[in-house]
Amino acid sequence: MDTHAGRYVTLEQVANAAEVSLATASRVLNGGDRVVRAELRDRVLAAARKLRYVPNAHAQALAGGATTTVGLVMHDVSDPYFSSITRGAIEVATRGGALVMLGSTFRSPEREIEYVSALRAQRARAILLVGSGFADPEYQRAMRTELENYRDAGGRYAFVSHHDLPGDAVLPENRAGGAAIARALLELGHRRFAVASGPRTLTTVAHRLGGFAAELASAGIPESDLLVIERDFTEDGGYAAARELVAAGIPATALFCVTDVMAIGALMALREHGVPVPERLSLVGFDDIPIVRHLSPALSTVALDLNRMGREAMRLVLTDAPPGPPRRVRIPAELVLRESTAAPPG
Amino acid sequence: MDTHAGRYVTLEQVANAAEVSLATASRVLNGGDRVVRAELRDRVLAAARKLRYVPNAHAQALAGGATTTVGLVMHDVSDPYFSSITRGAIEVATRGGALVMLGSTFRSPEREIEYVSALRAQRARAILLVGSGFADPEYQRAMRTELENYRDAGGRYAFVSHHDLPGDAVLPENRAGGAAIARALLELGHRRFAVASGPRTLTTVAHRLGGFAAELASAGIPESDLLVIERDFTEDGGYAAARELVAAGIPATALFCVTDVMAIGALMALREHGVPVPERLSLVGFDDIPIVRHLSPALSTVALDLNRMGREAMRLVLTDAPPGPPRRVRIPAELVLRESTAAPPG
DNA sequence: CTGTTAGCGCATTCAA
DNA sequence: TTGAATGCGCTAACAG
Repeated sequence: MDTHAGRYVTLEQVANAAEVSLATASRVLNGGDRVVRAELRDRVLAAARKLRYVPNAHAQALAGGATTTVGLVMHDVSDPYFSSITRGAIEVATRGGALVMLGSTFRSPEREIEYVSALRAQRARAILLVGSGFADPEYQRAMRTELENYRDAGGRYAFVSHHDLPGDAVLPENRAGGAAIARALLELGHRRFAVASGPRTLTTVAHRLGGFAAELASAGIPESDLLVIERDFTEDGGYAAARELVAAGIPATALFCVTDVMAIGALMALREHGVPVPERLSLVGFDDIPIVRHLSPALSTVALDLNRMGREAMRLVLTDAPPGPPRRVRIPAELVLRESTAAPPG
Repeated sequence: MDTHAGRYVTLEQVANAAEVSLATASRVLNGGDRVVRAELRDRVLAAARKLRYVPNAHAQALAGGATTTVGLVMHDVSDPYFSSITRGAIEVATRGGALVMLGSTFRSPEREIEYVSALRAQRARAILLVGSGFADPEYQRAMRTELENYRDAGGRYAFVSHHDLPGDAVLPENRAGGAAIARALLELGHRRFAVASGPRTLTTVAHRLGGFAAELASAGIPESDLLVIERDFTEDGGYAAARELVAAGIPATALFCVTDVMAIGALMALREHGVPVPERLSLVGFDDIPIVRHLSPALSTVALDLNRMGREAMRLVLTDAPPGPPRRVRIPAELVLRESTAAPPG
């Protein structure tokens, strides 16, 4: 497939029609505030409009002009967590005159690296890596060199969530959020806990779970007493985890799901098995994606300003980096107690 | 901001390192299955790897090579309706080796046209316009010429949902879906209906509402008896519509919301005002976005295979167009009765 | 203020 | 099979 480039109207054609030089046409059409006499300017503008001229972004990029694309790489656009972040990112990108290229990796490390490479080929002005990275050392190494190359060539990038890689980042307070949940549950009187977890190799999972367990430990409940059920980081994973919990006779009075999406799956399984929430089992999620307030019972969770995360990340990357260590923008995690939590039965 | 192009490794550098000509390096690296002796081929490959060569997509495009970006323009990525479609589209784009550029217009006609123009500047291989167009004649005219220019230059485009513009399209059976809802409600015994509608200038709204009203009419209920409350095409819009319905004393036993997202807002308002669903008022949505089955009461709605819509649209546009009239892919609308509908009170 | 010119990195003729 | 040369459309010196 070709670019069918020849059939587009070129600057040169516009210049000819306006009877000015190529350079002049360039100045008025794509040159920002370059100085051109009003008369010529009008002629060029008229010709461009008449011919429906659209600049060739590739030629502009190649000739050393601006590149206006920024890349966004994430696990799954259709996950509300990511789509909310994406929305924020697009908002500020648009305001900054940038176009967003979106990659959905469906949690494949290879695909993530491929996307970064493709974005590099596009000479994207910046890349946002959204969602936690993978613990796999092979991935770490590959991604690190990919990003180093990109940065060495002048590209800017930032992370949303932890990546164990150097670079600016927007970091939700996962650990504190996990701890806050533990504290709230303890205060309600809970003593036996279960966790529906994603793969612990994901840093996000590790941090949320870590904060939760640490807080319990400091209240005298050892990590060994904690029933951690590890499943996919998805709604189905939450469903499976809850089923397993039920199968085990529900040896807990509270279930912490490391994401709202998992909590939704868990809630479905619990409902199917007739387990009353919160009467028999308190349920807590994490993220506060838009819909969970509409569930019933409305889900208790830890709120993250997802939109803001996207905005901040895009800002980080569209803005000049000050010298010094990588910048980090902390996103506060705020506990929101709704209907799915209560005192333990009995 | 510049492309920092000079700092990228170029094909020429690879060729020099491999001690072959530029042309040969091009052939092995980006030339598909061009014939090159194994020895030279290996030398080039080794040099490229060593130098971490990444082709410059802009240069490739400019030189007449392939353009691998496809554009996706929609109202709002964070709306589950669109993000589900997006996911499907990205899936097949990725399989086809294409990169997706995403534009979120937030329902601004101007922005939609700007995006198409930007995509044209990018020489995007194809453009998908997702979500219904605007009735505004000024917009229609502008978009039509924008698309004509794009197509004349060899670009391909398709619509998801109606646009009143010529071109291939993936069309959900909105009218039939609306009619199916009316039929089901009539069968349950309902006779007094309200609709929470988005702007009727949106063709999607017009069709869903039209199918609904026509079916009622053929059952002897004139359109003038139908209470249509027109608000934003959003959750807030649904909320506002339901509040108004409550303020009016709920002169109906069934409420049809033209989208699930609006139904979610409506449900929230009804809950706040203590209106039992479905006992006092039956509620029906449209789309079957993933979450509505988790609401309580679980929402009755019309299911559309959103993912498939995205996939089909991308396929339409990545595939060679057969001669003849525009292609249309019909997406069946299937009524799903869940808990939010019941016989009218009394 | 305006026009001329030289590349940007690559695919592709055309010769060899 | 390989190499040398041309041009894609545009921007950025540079000269006028």
